[in-house]
This record gives sequence, C-alpha cells and structure tokens, in this order.
Amino acid sequence: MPDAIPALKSHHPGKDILAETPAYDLIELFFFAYRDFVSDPDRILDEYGFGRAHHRVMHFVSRNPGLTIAELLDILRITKQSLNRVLKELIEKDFIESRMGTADRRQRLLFATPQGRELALKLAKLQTRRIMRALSDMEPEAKDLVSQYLLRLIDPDDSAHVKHLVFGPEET
Amino acid sequence: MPDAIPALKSHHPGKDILAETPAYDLIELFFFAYRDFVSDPDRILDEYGFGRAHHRVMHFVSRNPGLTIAELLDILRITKQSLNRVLKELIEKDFIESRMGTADRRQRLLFATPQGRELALKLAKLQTRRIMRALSDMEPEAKDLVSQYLLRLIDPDDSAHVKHLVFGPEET
DNA sequence: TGAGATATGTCAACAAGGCTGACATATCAT
DNA sequence: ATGATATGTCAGCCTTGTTGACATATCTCA
Repeated sequence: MPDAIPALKSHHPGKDILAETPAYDLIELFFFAYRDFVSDPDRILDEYGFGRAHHRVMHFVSRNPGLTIAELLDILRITKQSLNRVLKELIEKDFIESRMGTADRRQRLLFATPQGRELALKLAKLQTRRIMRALSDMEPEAKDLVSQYLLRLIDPDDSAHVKHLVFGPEET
Repeated sequence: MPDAIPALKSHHPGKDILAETPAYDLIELFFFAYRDFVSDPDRILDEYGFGRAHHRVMHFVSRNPGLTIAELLDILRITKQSLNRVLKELIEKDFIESRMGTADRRQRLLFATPQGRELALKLAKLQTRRIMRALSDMEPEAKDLVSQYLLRLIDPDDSAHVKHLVFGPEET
C-alpha cells in the first residue's frame, strides 16, 4: 500500500516535523491496550475449543447476518483457506449457518445460529465492560473523540467501508 | 447491511448496567484500527526476514536500553521459549546485544545495536505518520484524551507499570 | 559455607493461524 | 457456449505461540 504523506506545512528548515519525533506513547499504549482488550474473550473461547480467529468470524457474522464469504475475507484480510478452516469448525459445531445466496446462488450467506449469537453477545459484553470502565469518569465527549480517532487511523481507502459496516448506512 | 441488535431490557434492574448495550462501534473500530496500524511495519520487516515478534522485541529493547529478559517477558506476556527464538535471531543478526548484568550477573541486559536502533526508529516513524495523520485536524486535546483512554483500557493491575514504562518515572 | 531460590538457556513436541499454489465445482454474465 | 466469478479443498510451509523437562550460573540467607 502506498502511503499518502500528510503535507503539514510547518517547515522548520530541513526538518520534517512529522517523521521527526516518534509518538512512542501512543504506539506503546496502543500495543498494551490491544493486548489486554483481546485477552478478555480468550478464557471463554477456550471453554468452547475456539480461538481468536473463531471469535472474529463469529462477531462479524453475528453483527452482519447474511454476510458473504467475500465480504468477510475483505474485513478480516486473510486468505480463504485460513477462513475456511475456522469457518468449517464453526459450522460443524453449529455456531454459524451457511445458506446458498438467493440472488446469486454461487454465494454463501452466513448467519449466526442462536448459539452463535449468544456467544458473540457474551464476548461483546465482556469487551464492552472494559471499554465502559475506561470511559467512566472521562469527559462525555471522550467516546466520540476516541471513535473518530480510531476511524481516522484506518487506511483511508478502507475507512468509508468500515464506517458503513460499523455505523450502518449514513443518512446524510 | 442488516443489524442484529438484541432488544434487551434489564431483567434485574440495577444488576448489570455495564453489560447492557454492547459498544459495537468501539469494539469494531479498535479491531480495524489495530489491523491497519500493525500492517505498516510488516512490509519493511519482510525485507529483513523479520516478523512482528521481532519488531516488538526490538522496539522495547531500543526504547529501554538495559532491559532484562524478565522485564521483557512481562511486557510481551509470552514464554521465555518464544522470546528466546526471536531474540537469538536478533542477536545473531546484530540488531540486539546481550550483556551480562553488572549488579546481578545472572541477568542479561539487552541493548539495541546501532543497526537495531535504526530499524526500530524507522518503524516507529512509520507508525507515527499514521498516528499524526489521524490526529491532524482533530481538537488539540484529542491526543491526551486518546492516550488517557488507551491507558485506562489496560488491566488496572498493570497500568501503573505501563505508565512508568511509557512515560518514564512520574515526578508527582 | 551450604542449601535453596532465581535468572536464564535449551531441547523437543505440539497447536493456532497465517501463507502459497494448484485445482475443482457451480453459477453467472455476455 | 464461453469465460469470469464465488466458493471449496488438498497439500505443504512459516511464524509464533504453548507445555514440560532439564541444565547452568549466580545470588541470598540461615
């Protein structure tokens, strides 16, 4: 992916301010926060014999009933072989159901079973608890600001897609 | 894209207010943001025959000269066997140097070589570019707010340690 | 001084979850 | 009818995590 270099105009002669001082704090906090954020569901997933890959698939399918394989691959950014391995297990264990597409019968439309929705919800609530604890006692505009920041961190090419996925069709 | 928001009204009022409504937006944005955030360094690491594990080790050693094995293990939360595999490669390829401890000669103190510091800095600048692009045009207090949020997302048991690692010894 | 405790290194085996390449099938679109 | 598309599958490989067992050097303390 080619990077779009943000042209910030503050030019002290010969020095590129942006590349100059690494934002070590945000880099490292992002690492630690993500490390703990994904660790919550792990214990529960273990009980089911699932891993993080299963979680991701279940989450997005549960949140987007009728999701196709191609769309899921685009979200996860993995190969179809990798996806297929975990997806097969989720279908066998009855957490996800795969139906033939109606408009295009080559497609497989994925749906979470009641069992799948229940587990996905359970894990989402766990992570929500951490998120809400972090937001508590912060300024009320914090949530929107963090949300905006995370969205802007995403590859610009993909941010519209993500925005649509996360927030649904925009009314504007 | 349909949604599957479970219509839930509290069965036991007051019991689990926190787990009530999943924060799907922040959960998913965090996933997408992290996905892209770690993807930047990957291309460069490839050229060196390194992976993400090497990056994490090099980063924290470069940032904390004299780091011990035990401290590094505590940061990364992996086993010493996993660490040793990548660490051995980094030492062989002269990106990291291991010296015997002075106070305690059982310890190994880790230092990045000039080559190691250079690569770590290169990768940090790459990630900083993304971080700064996201922050540009946002309110000036955004950075501190995001930083505060990420810190609060970390396990409370560990947040003091992380704070110290990231921001250095606090004067207050 | 001698007995643990501690810090690290190492061997071996295994598992999860990425990857590539090749090929098969069904279905759609022209 | 033909080529493109969506998916499935086999086979093998890589990275990076895991557990368990054991070795060595060094420190600490009774």
